[in-house]
Amino acid sequence: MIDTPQIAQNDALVACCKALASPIRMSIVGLIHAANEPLCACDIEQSFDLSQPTISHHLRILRDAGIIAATSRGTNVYYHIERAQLVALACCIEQFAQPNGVSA
Amino acid sequence: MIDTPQIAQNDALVACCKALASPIRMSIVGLIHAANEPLCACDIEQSFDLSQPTISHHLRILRDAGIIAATSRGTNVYYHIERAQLVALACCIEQFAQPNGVSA
DNA sequence: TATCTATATTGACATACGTCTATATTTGTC
DNA sequence: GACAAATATAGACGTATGTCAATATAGATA
Repeated sequence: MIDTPQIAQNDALVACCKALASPIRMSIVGLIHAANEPLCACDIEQSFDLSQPTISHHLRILRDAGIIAATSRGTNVYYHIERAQLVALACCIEQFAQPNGVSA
Repeated sequence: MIDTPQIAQNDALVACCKALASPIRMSIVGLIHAANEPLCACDIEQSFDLSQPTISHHLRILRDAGIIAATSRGTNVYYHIERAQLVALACCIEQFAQPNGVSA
């Protein structure tokens, strides 16, 4: 039994893919990754030509999928990548690329 | 420069996630993986309570994303997983889980 | 050629998703 | 407590997506 930490369920796996299935959201993850430190919502907003509520909406979807997480500090909210979740996702996907029945 | 084989572009990355962002399509990939051999469309259809055109539609989306590929044999079309593409996808996702600037 | 089987395409329709404006909420400052 | 700044929520609206029934296409067989 190979256990794939957080996302053993198909549903959660699909939810993660759904969250990343948008150019905006993929870019947001890329931005946070590139920054190498938590980014606050306002920083992220400035990188896109979209309204504040729209970015907030995308952040929530990424958050709900467990791909990013938020920390408040004053009125700012800083977002960072949930590494374990992305590792788990990558792991699940890679398993589909391996012959079935191979344990590692 | 870390090169991530097929899907260096954000667009292709998003396209792959989009293709997997459906319970049906994720299950189709799971089915083919579990079978450990190419499955023909009719086999796949029988696993779902959906019409033949609907399954055909989902197969096309997976195919367009490069996640599966088809081989015809008589009137049957056999689908197999494109392993390289899934490995590349997993690799891209995992990079977001790594601190930026680390090459391996 | 006629016909059957397997798969793909088309067109229609309902639901989901992305976006906006307007508004609410939370926190800090005076 | 009043106000300002940062973020989130609500509601509306257009577009994209998933589904089906109907039809087309391709290959096998008689």
